[in-house]
Amino acid sequence: MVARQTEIKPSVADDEFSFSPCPIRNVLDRIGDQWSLLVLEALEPQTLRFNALRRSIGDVSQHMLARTLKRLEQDGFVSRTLYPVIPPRVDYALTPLGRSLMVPLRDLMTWADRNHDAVCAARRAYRHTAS
Amino acid sequence: MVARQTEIKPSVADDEFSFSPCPIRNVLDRIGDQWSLLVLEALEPQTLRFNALRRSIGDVSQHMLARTLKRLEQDGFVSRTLYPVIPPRVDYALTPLGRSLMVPLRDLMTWADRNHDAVCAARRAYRHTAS
DNA sequence: CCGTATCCCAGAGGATACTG
DNA sequence: CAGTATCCTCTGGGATACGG
Repeated sequence: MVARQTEIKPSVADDEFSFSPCPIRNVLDRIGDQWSLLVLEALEPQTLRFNALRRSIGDVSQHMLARTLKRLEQDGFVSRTLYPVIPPRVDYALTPLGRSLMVPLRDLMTWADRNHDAVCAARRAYRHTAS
Repeated sequence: MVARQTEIKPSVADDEFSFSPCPIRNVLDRIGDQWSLLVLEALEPQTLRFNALRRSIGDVSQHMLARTLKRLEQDGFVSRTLYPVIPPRVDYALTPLGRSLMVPLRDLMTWADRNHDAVCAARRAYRHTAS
């Protein structure tokens, strides 16, 4: 998206989508935001209900958790199961697609863990040189 | 960051940093934006100058390319070499750290390529069900 | 309990103009 | 050539309030 939409786009109702022809963008636009990755991680070991998920992540607003879940569902990474009981109960779980995404994601997170210190060091070094 | 900064933060001058205690955030906040990944990809096979990089990527504004490069440099993923000639010449290249980051990133991009269709299909399916 | 609606702010990102 | 400065817009994301 982004790239020169320029013209009419008659007020798409939020849950509209914006296909990028570029596969990488389609994935990274989802992963890159603040919460998607945290949600996927929380759901990997177990199915969770909305509020359990919320507590598990910690400081996410319900507003953003709802949005994030909806988009993850749209993209087929997460499944949503509604039980028609009172009070309502909704289970979220990873789909096979979501589970397969976790594989490369795990590697990336492992890299981040291992190289976190190097990145911090680089940032400090930068402050010296570029006084 | 984000998490309840709440208080005073005396106008940090753009190139200031915001250490997240979470390694994943530090990496994803860099990777997740619009251009960082494209820049890293463009620099993987070869060192490039500013405008060559810009053409290579295509539609990035020079404003954002400059910002992106500065941050990638701060984090130690990209090196910047200035040759004091006229007109000025600046070379950008991947550092070893940046190169090592490309490994898990490649896997992620490969996944994205292979599963792009599945994601698009999921999005279309969603529109049906949730008419 | 599980959300949606509303309001608001900060930052991403484009366009254009200017400098060494 | 390689940026910086300025202005603008649009979306991410928090807070709060409301509805089923």
